[in-house]
Amino acid sequence: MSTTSGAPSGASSGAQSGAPPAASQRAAQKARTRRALLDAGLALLEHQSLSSLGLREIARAVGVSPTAFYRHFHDVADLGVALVEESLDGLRELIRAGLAEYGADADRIDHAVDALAAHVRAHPEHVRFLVRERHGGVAPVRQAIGAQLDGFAEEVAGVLERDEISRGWTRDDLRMLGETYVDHMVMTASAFLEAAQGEGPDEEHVARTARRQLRLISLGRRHWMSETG
Amino acid sequence: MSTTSGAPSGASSGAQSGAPPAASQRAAQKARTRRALLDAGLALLEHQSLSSLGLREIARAVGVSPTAFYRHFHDVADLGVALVEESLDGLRELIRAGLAEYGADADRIDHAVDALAAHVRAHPEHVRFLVRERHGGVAPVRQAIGAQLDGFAEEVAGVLERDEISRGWTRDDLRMLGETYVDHMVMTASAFLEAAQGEGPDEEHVARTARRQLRLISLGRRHWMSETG
DNA sequence: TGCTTCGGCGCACAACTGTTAACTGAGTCG
DNA sequence: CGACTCAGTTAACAGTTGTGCGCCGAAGCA
Repeated sequence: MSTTSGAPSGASSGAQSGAPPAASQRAAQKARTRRALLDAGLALLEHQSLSSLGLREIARAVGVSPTAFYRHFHDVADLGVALVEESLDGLRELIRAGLAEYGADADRIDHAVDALAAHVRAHPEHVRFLVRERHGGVAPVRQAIGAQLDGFAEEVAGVLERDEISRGWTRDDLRMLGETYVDHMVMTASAFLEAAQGEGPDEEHVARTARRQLRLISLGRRHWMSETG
Repeated sequence: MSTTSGAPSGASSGAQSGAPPAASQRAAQKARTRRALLDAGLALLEHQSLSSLGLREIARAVGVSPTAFYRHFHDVADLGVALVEESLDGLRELIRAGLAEYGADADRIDHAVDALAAHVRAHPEHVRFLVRERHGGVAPVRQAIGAQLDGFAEEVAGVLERDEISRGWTRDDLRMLGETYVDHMVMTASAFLEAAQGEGPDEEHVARTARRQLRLISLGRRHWMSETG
């Protein structure tokens, strides 16, 4: 209901386990085309933004007729929000795995920055899409990304709460700190991306700057109460 | 050469003083049309991004024939970079005026955030344009904004250098701090913008968060050397 | 005065866009 | 097996786009 018109309403075998295991071989083909559309769209978004991406353009890249597009998405914007979920799944995993340690110590900072750099290197198109459309011209996509990043901030705040340093912090202050970290992550991811394609400074410089910025924030975090309480 | 084809090569009266004072009355009309194109373009960019903005669309909004557009700009992208200069002039002024005090003390932080909020309230379209196209699909515009923001960071670093707290700071570290401030300014401006149009939290909440984030950075700044030296 | 400059216009062109409609044929199910 | 579902097709529609060509007429200049 949220993404496509005719969701693959599980008819035959009880498709309950996580990923689509086999499905009806018909739905499998449908899923394949859908994937192709998503991939083609993402690829085409390297040199333009979503609001200029045409329905026919995507269909042509996949090798299907324009009308076939409607079997999967109402809009190009609809395809966009589907890409949001997909693109952020990777980052969410990265946050949950290595960002419980996105806290204070130098080693953890180093590890977090490296993990982010690796992620950007592995999925450049996804990161580019998120950064570009976060403030882009398509409202639904923009709001979807915003909401997800908001969730990230909340999640990070929750993790930070379980830290000894956070003793006495307001829930509100923790939330503020979480937003700071998330914003910094996005900015850094964008910088890594630019580095990867020759624009701006090289990757090592970006990593250096990111590390020092995180150290700066950590320092402020450690001395927060002394001036506020 | 940088922006338009036929620059108004000063023929008649010595038009040397800053702004266009009178010009040849012909060039005046040309300038008026040019302004109209820029304004119309900026207005149209509220609900889309530059890479989807059409040449005819702008001309139609102004009430001019499409071919007239070429007398002023080669491309829509060309108009875009012109908008960059214009949009950033306002911010540059704001930085030089009130951001020499974008430093440490609570009063200065309050003032800086208020000034930024006022600027966003006064020029929403400019801010929206910058935030949206900073990572947008049009390379020349993206790079122009990036370069200008880079200049801002350098400038801020220069101001911070003249601060007593910065005694012993590496030039590199100051640059890092300047980038942090500029990034934060952009993020905050974007948040103010969203607040102004109903998306996201209200303006006062954004201001509160921004102030606390700046205080956090200031704290980290004050204790920087103790862990690094 | 007459000549030149040039911002803006109308027109035409080929290419492209989103969307509708009726149709095909392989996969699915009772 | 026969009925049905439905992902994908072709054809056509009314608009739209960027761009080139030749023209006009007011402003500028000698």
